[in-house]
Amino acid sequence: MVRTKKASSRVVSIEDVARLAGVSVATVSRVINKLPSVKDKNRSKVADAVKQLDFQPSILAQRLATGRSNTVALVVPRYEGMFYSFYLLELIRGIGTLCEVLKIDLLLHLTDSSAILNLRGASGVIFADIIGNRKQFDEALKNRIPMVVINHCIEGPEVNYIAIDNAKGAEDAVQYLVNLGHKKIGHISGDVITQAAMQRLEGYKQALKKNNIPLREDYIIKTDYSRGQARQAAEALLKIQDAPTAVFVASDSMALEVMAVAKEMGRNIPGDLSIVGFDDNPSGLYGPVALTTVRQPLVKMAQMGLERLNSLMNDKKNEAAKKVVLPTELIIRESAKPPAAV
Amino acid sequence: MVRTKKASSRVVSIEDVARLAGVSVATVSRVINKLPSVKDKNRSKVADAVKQLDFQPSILAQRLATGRSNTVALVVPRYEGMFYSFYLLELIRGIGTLCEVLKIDLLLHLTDSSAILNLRGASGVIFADIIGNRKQFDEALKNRIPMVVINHCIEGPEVNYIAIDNAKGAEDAVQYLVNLGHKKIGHISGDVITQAAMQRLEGYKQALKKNNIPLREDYIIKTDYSRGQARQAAEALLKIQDAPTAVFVASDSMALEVMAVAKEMGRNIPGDLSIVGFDDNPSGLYGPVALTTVRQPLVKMAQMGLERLNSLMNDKKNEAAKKVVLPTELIIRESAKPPAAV
DNA sequence: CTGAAAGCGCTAACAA
DNA sequence: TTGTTAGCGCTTTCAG
Repeated sequence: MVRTKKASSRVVSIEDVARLAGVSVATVSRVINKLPSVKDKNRSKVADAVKQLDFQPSILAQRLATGRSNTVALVVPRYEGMFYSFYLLELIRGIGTLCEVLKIDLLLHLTDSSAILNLRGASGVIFADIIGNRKQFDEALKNRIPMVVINHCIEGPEVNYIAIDNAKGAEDAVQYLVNLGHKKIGHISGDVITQAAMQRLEGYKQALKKNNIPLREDYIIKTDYSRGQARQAAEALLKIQDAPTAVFVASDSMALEVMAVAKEMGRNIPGDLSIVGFDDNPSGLYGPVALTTVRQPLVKMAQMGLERLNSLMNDKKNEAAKKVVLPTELIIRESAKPPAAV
Repeated sequence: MVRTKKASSRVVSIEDVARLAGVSVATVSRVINKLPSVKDKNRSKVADAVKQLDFQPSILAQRLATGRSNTVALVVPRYEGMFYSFYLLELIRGIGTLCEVLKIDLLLHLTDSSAILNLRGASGVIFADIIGNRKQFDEALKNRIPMVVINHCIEGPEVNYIAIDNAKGAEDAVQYLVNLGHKKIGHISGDVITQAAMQRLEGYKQALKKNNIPLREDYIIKTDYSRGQARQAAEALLKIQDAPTAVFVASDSMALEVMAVAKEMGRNIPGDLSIVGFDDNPSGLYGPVALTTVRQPLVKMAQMGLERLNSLMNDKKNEAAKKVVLPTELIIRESAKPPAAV
């Protein structure tokens, strides 16, 4: 039997509008899609009917009919460090804000590596880093879903990414300390499962090398980006007999913790210990000693990623993949000065 | 003319699977939906075909056909304070994690008040607070979309909410300070456009009243939850001739800033100034003086909200709205002690 | 400029 | 158990 439409509890459909307006559904469709080829007379009849019935087109049906979903999925690896800070929220803020402007639906996936996500609902995917999301990444690649990776450089001719020049940023920071006269420079690194942390570490090493400063393993301490581990790292670093006179810290929130620890241990900032962070987190501004840091354009990166994805989704042109690396900027404030004369 | 299916560039559909497996589409549908009434023989034939073609059902079509979208929208007001902290990330973490478990798609909307969101794509909505989202809220209510509000208590028989007992939490905190012997207790409040901040302020006043401690307006400073304003507030408070010996601060991140300012101004914590925060932000643990604070169950609130919404979406039962207020817990650590003897 | 009708890919009656 | 087929609500030819 024909499935009778239960008149009750049914949402108004395009057909209802057509009937009330006295036109065909095709015309209604044309009006709601703003196609030019509709007589003003009809256009306004439809508009009235729409208003009267408070009609809202079914997004689902539109998507099925057009084959375009206008939805992008933001895939975020769910590892602890992700939640410590600034980074994720900035990303979400950047992408989320732009999505509203572009009328794109934003689907958020916090995945662990094992999750299988059916990406067929989305017309594009943004991977926020791809730690542990390699499988999902390969899947998207295989299915040729438009895709952009953020904050992670990846080989391959088909992969679009927008990343940040962490190595250069780190190198600049350390070079700045060297220029100030420091020779004993430590590094508190982030979680090296992230490429960003790895690259900052490399940048640090690179800068030392260029300046012929020997690398001391005991001057390098790896953390998970948490303030807890930053505290331990700072304590360890400052307890060294021949402690560093400066330290480059992989994130501002950790840098602030280091600053706190140093003060507790009786060190002056920047007199006894110079500190340079990374992020340009506004929190760094408020302390008694404003934090010198490396600004990375997180929101910009996120938004460029989305823009790139959007054009991938809309222009069928099969352009070559774009690989963008954004520059950082050293923000000089108060927490790094020349070392005390020996 | 019949639109011919372009054999090329088409994704495999249920029909392809049916053909290859030698069964009807209905049977394939039954298999992918795990209905019991399929012979093992056929089930495995279908399974093979699915594997061979790498078939993934179109979520869009499923949703259109069933009328269930299995998507919830999380609507977040886009005002600055929202991004300062802990709160939003915890919410997203809670909801996002549970969504993955429940196989629910999470749609994120960062809206400002003017945005019109077409909620017909989602089968349910969670409002994370409703500052400035009143319009969207009314819209959802009118359209009878299953809805839950988080962190904001609202009148009305149809509104489900999960909130936190901010007033009681604040009162407990202040009562604790009173019990320690403090009489001069200040309050640095959050952004009073949020109900939460408002209620904490009320709780503070209530506690003073109960203890017959006169209210001093100059002991109360309102902020936007940012560390910058917390700093100014702390400075102002400590400059008062007859400065408070204790202060209740509306968020931990602000409390940490207050602690820093106090130290800079030569005050001992908790000797000269006792501090109680709000949030139980892990950052509060790491300083030299662990922060006494009020723990609020953010993740739990988020997840209860989603669970409630989920049952609203699935059980057609028209139960009465649930209004839940979760208790807080005072976490006693090191930053509040009896005042120095006068 | 408009309308009829064939899809989009799936689900769920209903009949067999 | 299975297959047939009418929808789900919209878009988009194609013919008029």
